[in-house]
Amino acid sequence: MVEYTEALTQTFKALADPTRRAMLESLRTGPKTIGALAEPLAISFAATSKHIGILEDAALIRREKRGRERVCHLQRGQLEDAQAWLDRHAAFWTGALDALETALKEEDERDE
Amino acid sequence: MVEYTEALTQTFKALADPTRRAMLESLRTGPKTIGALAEPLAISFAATSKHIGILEDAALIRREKRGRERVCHLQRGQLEDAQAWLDRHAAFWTGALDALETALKEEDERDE
DNA sequence: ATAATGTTCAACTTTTTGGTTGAATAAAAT
DNA sequence: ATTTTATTCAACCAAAAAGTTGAACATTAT
Repeated sequence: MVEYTEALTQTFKALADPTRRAMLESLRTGPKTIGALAEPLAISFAATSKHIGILEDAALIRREKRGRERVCHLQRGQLEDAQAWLDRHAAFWTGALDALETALKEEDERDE
Repeated sequence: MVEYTEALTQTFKALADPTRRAMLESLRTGPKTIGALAEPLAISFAATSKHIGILEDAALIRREKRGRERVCHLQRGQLEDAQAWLDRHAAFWTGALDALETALKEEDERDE
């Protein structure tokens, strides 16, 4: 592998797991403790803690100590970079490609 | 893991590897053979073929037989679903959150 | 002080991932 | 017909991912 812990790779990897996406979804309704996150997912606290660690490393959440609990909050992370990457690629079939086709058609017409 | 080969998971997984993203980038300039894709990445043809297989399964590329070569073309895949997911989440900090704050503030004012 | 609660740590297991090598296959060139 | 070229297949390997269990730790409640 190439891998030099590129941020984009970290972000996409964090999002490439349905359990973690479910956690992010759940946090959209407000901050939650590890326990609260674990419960609907039917996995252990330890597994939940690990997933949260991965999301934390990707800066997609922040873990805050509150007494004996840990409260997780959403964070922006590099979501915008991931968005930008996808947008750029999606553009291949939408605007950008249309523009390219137009340009080629015009060139064609000039040549004839 | 939860995993029932969810499309979104497949898409994000396909994008979560720098080598595969490099391949997609490379294909933006036009269709290429496995060999042409492998060369700048300094990995074997077999490894390249495997990566292409993953991108193909995610419908992000199409592999076409042309004589003894295989030509790879970009495809849309479920890029739009991935985009939609990211957009929805990014909205948490931008428009949507602002709108929510405004709504709550208005409610607050009505209550007082 | 003791017990209960919430979370993490450590060790371990299984599966997946990303890569390799060498043989097999198919088409093109000699 | 033989050789070269392009790719895939199969078997294998090492490292990473996703999970488990049980002990450890800190905080809160009794």
